[in-house]
Amino acid sequence: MMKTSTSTQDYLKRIYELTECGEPASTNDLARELNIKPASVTGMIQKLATEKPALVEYQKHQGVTLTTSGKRAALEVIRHHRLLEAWLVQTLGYSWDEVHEEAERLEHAISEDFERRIAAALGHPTRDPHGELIPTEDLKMPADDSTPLSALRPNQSATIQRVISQDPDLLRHLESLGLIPGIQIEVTEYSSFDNNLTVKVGKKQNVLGLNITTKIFVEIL
Amino acid sequence: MMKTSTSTQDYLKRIYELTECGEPASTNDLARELNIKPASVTGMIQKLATEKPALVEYQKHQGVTLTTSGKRAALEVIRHHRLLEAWLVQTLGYSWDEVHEEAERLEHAISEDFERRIAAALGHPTRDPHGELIPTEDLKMPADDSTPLSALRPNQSATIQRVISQDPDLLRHLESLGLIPGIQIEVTEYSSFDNNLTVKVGKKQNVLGLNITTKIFVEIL
DNA sequence: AAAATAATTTAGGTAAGACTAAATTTAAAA
DNA sequence: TTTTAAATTTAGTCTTACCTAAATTATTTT
Repeated sequence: MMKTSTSTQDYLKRIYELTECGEPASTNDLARELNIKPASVTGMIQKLATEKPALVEYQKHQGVTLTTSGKRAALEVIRHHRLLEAWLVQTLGYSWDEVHEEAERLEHAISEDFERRIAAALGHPTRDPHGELIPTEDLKMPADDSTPLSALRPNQSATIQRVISQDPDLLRHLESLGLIPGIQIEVTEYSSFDNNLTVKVGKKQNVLGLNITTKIFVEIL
Repeated sequence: MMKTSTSTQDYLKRIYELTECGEPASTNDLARELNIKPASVTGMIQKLATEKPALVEYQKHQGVTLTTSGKRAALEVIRHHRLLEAWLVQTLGYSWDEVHEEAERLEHAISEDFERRIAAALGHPTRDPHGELIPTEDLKMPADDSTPLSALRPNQSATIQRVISQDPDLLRHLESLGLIPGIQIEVTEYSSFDNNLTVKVGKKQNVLGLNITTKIFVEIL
């Protein structure tokens, strides 16, 4: 174990997210996610790669991946973040479009004791308000078997599991359409030209573009 | 208004506490409170004194005091700290000897929105778990009319209002003696040799030294 | 009042972590 | 395959906030 700075934690978290697809994270992508210049990212990942227990694996021009230590540290931060989001929503009445920013700062400030207390107070939840899986106390990320809504076709029904967006405007929009985790939907139409899907939520039908359907993950029924 | 760094906030908070007695805060005292070398403190207060709106008033070798802006920033941090302590105790079951450390980190990370939410959730409390007054939302410190227990003499009764200590060991000790805010006590004996006071709490009598009696503030009945 | 001691400040240095500009490497297009 | 464009890295700065050692100013003792 080692003490990681706020910056380091942010880097590790973003690298985790960017490498979830299996590919190493590129300097540019990381820079964009962190709102930092690419040159600064290069410097930082070089440093992270040479820490006592290396936190990342890095080869020039080949992108960066997490080591076992790095992944553990990333999952710790992600667990903090998602537990905090759940806690803010449940105990302070935050809405799902408001929590991200607050959790983003608090995740670096809370103790392990605090983490345990809110986890217990919430009954050890497995998902945050967006439906994202919360890493377990021993820092394993539970398996996820969800499918992007964009992969569904007419006559398929599904339950919304998670929405991967931190954009408050999009989240409010989705909420206004009833597209929130736990809700059951049915795809009624598909357009191969623009990849729009028509989705029935309750009694209403909504036509959703790829920009939305790739961000909603569902469990097919 | 201006954005203050975590360090700046810590300096302002300590300066506030050290100048409550009316005297400017000395470099050395500040260094001790902040666990920082005196030379570093000199540098930092020089910087705080030359910020766009100056946060402190400073004359070489004369100690430092807060400006109006500095005091406002300090009260903001203190309000965060004390609200957080109350929040942690009331909603997460922290004990009064555990909250300080956690609040010390969180106070720099929470938003004004978070502050308002916990204040509302707690019913706008006026004191933290140690009985310390919480600055109001418009950043005024309420007047305090309490007296140090050390000033009482036999046959005086009083109600404990606040305990000024963050030392977990002392706090646990006081709690074990029943010496917590709200409790009524009576002084039964006084020794002019060592300034010990014998204090009746419930049915038990305890002999308390100056080290303790100067840290407990009471309202005389 | 001089000498000793304590407090404070100056000067110079370090580590994090960000930035710009310029150089280089890789990938894409002609 | 050469050229162009995009991504990445290097080199050199900057800021914040800390440190040590040395110099200075205050305070206390004698």
